[in-house]
Amino acid sequence: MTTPPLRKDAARNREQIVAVARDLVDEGVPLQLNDVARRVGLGVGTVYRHFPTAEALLETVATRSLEMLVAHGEQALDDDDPWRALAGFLIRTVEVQVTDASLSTVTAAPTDALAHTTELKRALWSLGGRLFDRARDAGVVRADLASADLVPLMCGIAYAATVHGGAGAARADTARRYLTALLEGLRTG
Amino acid sequence: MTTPPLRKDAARNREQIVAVARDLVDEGVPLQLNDVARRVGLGVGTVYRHFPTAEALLETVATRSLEMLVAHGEQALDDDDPWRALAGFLIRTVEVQVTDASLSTVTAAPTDALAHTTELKRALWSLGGRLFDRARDAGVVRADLASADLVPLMCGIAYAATVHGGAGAARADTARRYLTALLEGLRTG
Amino acid sequence: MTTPPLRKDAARNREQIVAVARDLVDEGVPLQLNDVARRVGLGVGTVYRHFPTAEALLETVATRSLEMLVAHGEQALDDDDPWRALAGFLIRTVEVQVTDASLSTVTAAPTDALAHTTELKRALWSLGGRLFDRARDAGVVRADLASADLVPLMCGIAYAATVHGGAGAARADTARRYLTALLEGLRTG
Amino acid sequence: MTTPPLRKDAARNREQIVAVARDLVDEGVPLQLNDVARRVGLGVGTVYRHFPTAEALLETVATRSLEMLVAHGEQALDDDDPWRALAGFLIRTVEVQVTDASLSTVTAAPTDALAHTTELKRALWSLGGRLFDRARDAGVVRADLASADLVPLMCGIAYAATVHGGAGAARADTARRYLTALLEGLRTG
DNA sequence: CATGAATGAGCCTTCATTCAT
DNA sequence: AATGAATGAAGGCTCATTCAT
Repeated sequence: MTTPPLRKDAARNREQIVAVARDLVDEGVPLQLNDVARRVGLGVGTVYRHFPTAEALLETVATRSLEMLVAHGEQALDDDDPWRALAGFLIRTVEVQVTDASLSTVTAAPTDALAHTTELKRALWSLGGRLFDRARDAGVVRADLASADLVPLMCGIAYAATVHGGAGAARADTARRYLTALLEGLRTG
Repeated sequence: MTTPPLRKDAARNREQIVAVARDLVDEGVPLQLNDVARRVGLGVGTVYRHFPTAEALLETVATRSLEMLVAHGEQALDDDDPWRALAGFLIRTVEVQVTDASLSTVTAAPTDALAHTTELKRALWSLGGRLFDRARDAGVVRADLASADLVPLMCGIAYAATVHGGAGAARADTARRYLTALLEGLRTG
Repeated sequence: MTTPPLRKDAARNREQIVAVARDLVDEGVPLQLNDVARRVGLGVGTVYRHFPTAEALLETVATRSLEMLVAHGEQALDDDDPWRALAGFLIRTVEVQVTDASLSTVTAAPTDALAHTTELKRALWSLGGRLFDRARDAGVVRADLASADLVPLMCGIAYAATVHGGAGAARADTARRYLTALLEGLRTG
Repeated sequence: MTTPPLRKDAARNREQIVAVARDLVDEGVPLQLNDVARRVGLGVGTVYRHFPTAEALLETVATRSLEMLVAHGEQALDDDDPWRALAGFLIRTVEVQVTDASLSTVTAAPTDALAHTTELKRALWSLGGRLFDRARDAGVVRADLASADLVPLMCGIAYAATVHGGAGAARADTARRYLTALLEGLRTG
């Protein structure tokens, strides 16, 4: 089950591949393994060895952000204030989603290329669900929404920020404004 | 500026092309002019004559819905209650966007293939803006949102409903729930 | 069900494609559509339009020989002498199979790309079966062989001639010698 | 001319490689050195060290059967009955060829990767030739066939059995039936 | 006007072989 | 000796667009 230790040069290549892929994703360029190979200066075969499909590479790019979110979500559970915990988690989620273009695709995908991605997504949904349920039990969120709505809503807000246009910090601001409005709508009384 | 008179058979072809394109869009199939031609039973060239690009065809498919929304928006301006007018307009917008798959793409696109599409979109943004401004002047919507946010937000909600999954009426219901929450957030006190 | 009439230039291309494919097959080169396209001086797409797969092209190359054999088989049924009819049919079969390299592959393939190929093969098996059964009923062939053995045996003889080496007429001679020996073995008393 | 002494582990690797290759051949999988390496649990380089090409490995797999046939052929020369000796040799040949998938390829190949293979094949052809000539001199086989036809004919029969279909014992039965018929044809009045 | 054959760049993927570790 | 990462030529296929008929 453990990934075999990687040779030093191979590890370097792998990192470079992921780095270039991240750049491409950030530039909004659709991931193509041949393209990545050319930009890194590696043979196609090498890239295919490390990542059997473009999806696998994309998910690897997304992993870092997913892990950050999971970590944040776990911390949020320690917050005594259910509303503050939920809101903080959602704000962080949207911020990351807007910053890291790989996330939107991976998050919205119904199926994953990497088992690890599936685990992370499950963990994230689960954390979101617990935070949401806690808030609902405390009576601070609308009754007609459910925890299963969190992911779609976060994706929707990230998408809305994209449609609005702008880049980098500006887009993050937009997303935060949208989320703020939505949070007002979620909150009861 | 006047549309050149169309021969009767040409008109019929055009209609059939649009009809088939609408079906394809509804089925979630990416629009390919060759594909459309085959299904209609016409040569590719004929389809290209009517629609120079797939985008042009898609926008033509979307036109009907856009016109409906514009009409609805104009009526909404007659409503004395600024909030009810705005909310009604947004609800209608999201409903249509969820129902007509061509709309999401066309609405979110930064640039259009058809001048007519640009006009319609401008008219729609303008109507939304006037409805929004009226509501804000009446003090019934948040101050940190602007009329330029309406379109992105509607797109975001439609997208969220898509991510949630489900089809047809179920998706429309989801979208409506999401919009309801957002409207609560937009509304002041 | 009828093949639509082909434009003159398209028909010419199609013929050229088949002609080049026949040459390649005769040279023992494995059929590759890109290769064929280059040799004919056409775009790949054109070749793919005419023949969706290499198998389809190969079968088209084989069609002529298959049709010849079917025609010969039908004539053979008119022969009053059951043994002479069968032997003549088999000799002709092996001759053609050795001459036309496309036949061996197509004949031995368990599944076909073209419906027409399937029909022709079925017709051929059926004719061979009737000729064989007639001979067996007349008591002139061994009882431990069945009509289902004809195709394998003919393929085997063609293959044997190939292994023996030589080309053109020499190979046909070899095949005929082998068949002669086998026919002696088939014949009773 | 003597095989260089092999370290014990190297010898073990070699054996494992051959064993796995035999399995693959039996499964009808085309031999790929990378594939073999993975299944054995060795690096590709190691496999390449032992066998420079896939052909070399295949011939090594085939060696056992070739040696068995040579041994059988030598015994057959002791048989006083020329026809029985020849027939027995051919039957055994076909049986082995049908049983060991590596043989058909190696036998039919015009050129070999391993000198040892060439020797074995020559020995086999030679034995077949002597058995055949003895039979012909005794006047028990057709005059229009020569000893050089034996190998092609045996390959042809094995191929015919393959085309007929079926596997394992069934295929061996088919091959034996075909050979029986051919032997009848070979035998003189 | 209509047709649909032709185009060919462009993407995807595999695999035999080498060579640095 | 063993390893296995890297290579990259080679082949497969699609599809948006043009243009001769």
